[in-house]
Amino acid sequence: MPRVTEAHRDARRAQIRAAALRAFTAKGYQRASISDVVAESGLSAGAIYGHYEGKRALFAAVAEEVLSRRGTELEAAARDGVPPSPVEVLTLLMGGMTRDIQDNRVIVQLWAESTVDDMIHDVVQEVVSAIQGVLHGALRAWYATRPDLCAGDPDAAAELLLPVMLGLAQGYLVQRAMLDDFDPDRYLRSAAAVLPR
Amino acid sequence: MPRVTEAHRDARRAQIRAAALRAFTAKGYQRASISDVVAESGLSAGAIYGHYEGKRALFAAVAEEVLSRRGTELEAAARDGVPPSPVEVLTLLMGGMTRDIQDNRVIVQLWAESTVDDMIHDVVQEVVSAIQGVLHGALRAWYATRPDLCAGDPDAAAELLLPVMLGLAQGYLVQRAMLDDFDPDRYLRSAAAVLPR
DNA sequence: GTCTATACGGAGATAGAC
DNA sequence: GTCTATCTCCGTATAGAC
Repeated sequence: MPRVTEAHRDARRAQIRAAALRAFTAKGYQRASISDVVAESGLSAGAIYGHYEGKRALFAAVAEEVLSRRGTELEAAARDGVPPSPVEVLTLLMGGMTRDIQDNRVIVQLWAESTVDDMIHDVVQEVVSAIQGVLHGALRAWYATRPDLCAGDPDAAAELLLPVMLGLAQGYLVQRAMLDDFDPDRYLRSAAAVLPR
Repeated sequence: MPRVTEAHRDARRAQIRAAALRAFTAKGYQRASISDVVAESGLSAGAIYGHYEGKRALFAAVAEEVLSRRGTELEAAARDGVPPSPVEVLTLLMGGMTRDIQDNRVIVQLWAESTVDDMIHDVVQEVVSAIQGVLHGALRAWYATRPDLCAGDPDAAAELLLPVMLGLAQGYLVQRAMLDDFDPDRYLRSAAAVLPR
C-alpha cells in the first residue's frame, strides 16, 4: 500500500474533521448541517461522504480527537517533571479544552448527544474511561509525594478523589458554556479551597 | 375572569407539560417530536399549540418547572430544622432530581439546548441564578453554625464554596447521564471527602 | 476521489370544521 | 378549545458524470 496515498488520505480526513469542528462550534452540532461542513471544508458533499459515513460518525471522530488530546497532555505532564497537584491538573485540563475550542458549548452538546446516540455514546465512554485512568495515575503520583495526606496509601486516596476531580472538570465546562457571568478564576479558586494541597 | 375556566386552563397546561416531560425523557428532547407529545398527552396537535407556542416553549416551561422545584425544596429544607451541611445539600438536590425524572439525561440535553437556543438560555439562566441564591443562603446558614470553619465570616465562606457546590452537582448529573458504570454513592463519598463538614 | 444535482423522508406548524 | 388533515420546509444522503 503506497504510503504517499495513505498520508494524503489521512490529511484529507484531518482537513474534514477540522472543518466539522469549526462548523459544529459555530452553529452547534444539531444545527450545523452537512452543508455547513461542506462550506467550511471547501470540498463537496460527495467528498465528505467518501471519508465519513455521515454527520454522526464525523462528530464521533472529532470528539475522539479532542478528548484524547486531554489524556495525552495530562500523561505528558505527569510523566516529566514534578507530579502536578489536583488544582494544577484541573487547570491543565481546562486550559487544554479552551485552547482546542473557543467556548466549549460543543462539549456539552457532545455529552447530550452521547445520551441518545449509541455511536457517540461508545466513543465518549471509551475516551472518558481512558482519561480517568490517566487521571488516576496522575493523582496517585502526586499523593505519593504527600504521604501525610493519604495515610501512606496513594492509590486509595487517588481512587477516592477521582469522581470529584472529574465532576469539577465537568462542572467547569457546563458553567463556562451556560452561565453568562461565569468567572473561570473564581471557579478555580473555589476548587483550590476544597481540593487537597 | 371566571376562575373555574382559569383553573381548567392551568390543569390542561400542566397535563401537557407532564406529557412533554415524559416524551422528552423517553426519546430525548431533540428526537421527541410534537407527535410524541401529542400521543403521550392523549390530545391533538391543535390542542398543544393552543397552549404553547411550540416545542421550544414547551421545553422551556418544563425546565422552569423542574428546576424551580430544586430551589423550593432546598429553601424549605434550609428554613425549618438544622441547616444542612454541604454534603446534605448535595444529596438533597440530587435526590430531588432523581425523583422528578428517572434518569437525568434530559437535564444534560437541556444544558446543551441552552447553549444554542435563546429562549431556553434565558429560562435556564434565570432559574439557575435563583438556585444559586438559595444555595448561597443555605451554605451561609450552615457556616454560621460552624464559625471555626469560616473564620467568623459565613458569607464569604459560602461565596467561596458556591461554584464548587454547583459544579459538583452538575458533575453528578453529567456522570449519571453519561457513564455506564456511574456509582452515585461513590460520587457522594468522594464529595464528602473534600467538602467541609 | 470529487463534483453537481436531486430524491427522499420527516418534523414543525397551520387551516378550517366542529 | 379541540380535532383532522395537510402543507411546507429543510437536512441527509445518494446517483451519476467526470
